[in-house]
Amino acid sequence: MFDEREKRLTSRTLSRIQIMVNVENPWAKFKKQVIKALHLASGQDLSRYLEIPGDPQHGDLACTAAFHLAQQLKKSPAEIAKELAFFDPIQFPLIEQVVAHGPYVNFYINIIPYRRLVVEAIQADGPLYGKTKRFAGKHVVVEYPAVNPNNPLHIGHARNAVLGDTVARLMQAVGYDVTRMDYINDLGLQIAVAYWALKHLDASEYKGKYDQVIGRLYVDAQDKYDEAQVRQYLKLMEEGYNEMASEARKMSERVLRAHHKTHDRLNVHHDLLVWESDIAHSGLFAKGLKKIMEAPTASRPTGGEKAGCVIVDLGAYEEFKQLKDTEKVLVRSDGVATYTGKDIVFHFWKFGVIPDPFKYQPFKSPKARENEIWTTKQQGEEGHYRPADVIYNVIGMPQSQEQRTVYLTLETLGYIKASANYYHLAYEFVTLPDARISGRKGTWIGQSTDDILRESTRRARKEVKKRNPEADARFLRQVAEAVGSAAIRYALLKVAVEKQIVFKWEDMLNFDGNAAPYLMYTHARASSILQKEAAPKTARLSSLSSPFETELIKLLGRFPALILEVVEGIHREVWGTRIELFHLAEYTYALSVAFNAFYNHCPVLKAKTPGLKNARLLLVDLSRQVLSNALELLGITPLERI
RNA sequence: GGGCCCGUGGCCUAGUAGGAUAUGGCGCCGGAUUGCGGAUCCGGAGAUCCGGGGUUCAAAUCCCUGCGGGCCCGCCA
Repeated sequence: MFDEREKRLTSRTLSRIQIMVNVENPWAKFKKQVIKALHLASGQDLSRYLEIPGDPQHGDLACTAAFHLAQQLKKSPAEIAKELAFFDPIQFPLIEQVVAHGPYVNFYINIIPYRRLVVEAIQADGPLYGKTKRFAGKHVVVEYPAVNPNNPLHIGHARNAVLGDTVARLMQAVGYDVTRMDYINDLGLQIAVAYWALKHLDASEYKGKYDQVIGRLYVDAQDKYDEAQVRQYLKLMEEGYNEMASEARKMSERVLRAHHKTHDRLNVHHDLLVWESDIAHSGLFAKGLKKIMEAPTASRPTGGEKAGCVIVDLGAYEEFKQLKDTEKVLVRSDGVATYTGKDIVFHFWKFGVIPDPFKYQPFKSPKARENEIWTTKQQGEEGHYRPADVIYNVIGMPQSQEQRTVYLTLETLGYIKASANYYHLAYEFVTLPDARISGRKGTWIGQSTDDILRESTRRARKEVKKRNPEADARFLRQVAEAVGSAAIRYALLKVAVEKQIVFKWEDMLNFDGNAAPYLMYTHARASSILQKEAAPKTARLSSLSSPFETELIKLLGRFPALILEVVEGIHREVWGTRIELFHLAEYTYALSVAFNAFYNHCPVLKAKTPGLKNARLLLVDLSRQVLSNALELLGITPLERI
């Protein structure tokens, strides 16, 4: 196998990282001094043996290298630890002390110069604190959530959308140019059935959002629809350029606008929509097929079971050898492309292997700014797509074999770099306690994302009203909406992507503890102090001596490093990609906990001396800023009052 | 038949290139407000880390095996 992390971090990138980190990242600066100190003591790079101790008593950074060096040096780990614990305070001003604790070497941050660094960094960068230009100039395309336009979003779709949108925010934070893409399959059987239902069933009993209406009709149509008629619709849609196809497209666009209402509530955004019907009528596939045939693994058998098909043989790859049949059909014997075949060609286009055949128009979505969203269309402008350097597809775990087939085919064609920069962000599904969520069976009815948002917002409104009895209706509505939807977004984000979520109302709507309202409340609390008295630009930081203040400052300093760690931690596995997005949630929660502890133990406005008050006001100001930045990264709107 | 993901207090969850008394939340019990918003804070009880073997100075983490839940192995998408 291969290690993507090593592949990606070439020596050139590595040297660049160190320069950047050195300039703007307090935590990295401390860590660098620790690594250097260890190097001086041991003559080697021991950075891989560093860890953050679980118990703060054991320092801010600990080295476990002594265990590993014991055999080599034929000494006891404790002895080695003692030797490693040597350091020079003049050379390493950010290290306060180094203690050999048994076999461990514990490094303690020197808070006096460190907090100076933290204050300066946050004040200099403000809302940009945490962001870097590490990947500037590179273009990443993130695709999500690709919901078929014949259903409203169920909670599993919401998980996909929220993950994708957050990945896009993360990529932006490290300097990528990001295209937030959605792929809309408006050509499948499910659309033909939905269209049939629209034409033949009575929609009058269903009111409300268009996607809900179509979704209900689609469920109703399952045991009623006329197969011959639906087949005819499907054929017309695939041919295109006819009245029926254009009506079906309109239906799908209307459903998509309804989806965008849900996206807006979740703070999920897009730049570019790509429609299957436009791909089908663009001539893209014919060009792509030519490319596919250049692959040494592709062929068109003349005899046997797959006579007349276009196939790709994956037998060269170890993990595909286990399959019953290593030959994957890309074009059926009747000449129709399979899903995998289409997907391979689609990715040729994404990476710029095939010139862009599409025309584009702005897509009007309820809350989108003018020209924010563009869509492929039969008529329109050209040149609204720039090929990707890196691709993230947020697609369910069950499709990992198909996704791997796509990028391995790119590899066999010689597009090694493109293939290596293809990330299938595989996430596990959300299930109901006793069933799968099924669009066809309608198990989503009554618990679609819209329903969950409505209930969440209703509960939030009750809480907001309780705390702001004087507030006007507008304030109530806006805050309830922000808090209610953030709760859902955060609930989906804080769980590791490879973990299945069983949907339960009470889990999703929990507002206490590690949940979005707590984070937002913390931000509002900090803002409330600053409204009563503005923070100074400078203050005597030496008065900040309580452990609550120190802990808070240390956390503030970790934010930029944390973002980079999440991005650097992304690595491909055989089936899917590891990405630890929940670390962003975890950090924001930890920061909130630290701030609330500080708040409850250290009076700010009524501090004992004016100097202390000033210093604490400054600390509140910095905390509010970083909390705000972290919330933005999570797609949660930081409010001054909730 | 082959393969993938998950299994951690009543419930949810972090920790898996081995390392210090296993993280946090919900729920439960007790406490804090004449000090900036109590959607807060402080404390407590609660764990055979799915079972069984093995490797190691050291295993939730690695190996083998079994069990449970979810999923994949289409000329469907």
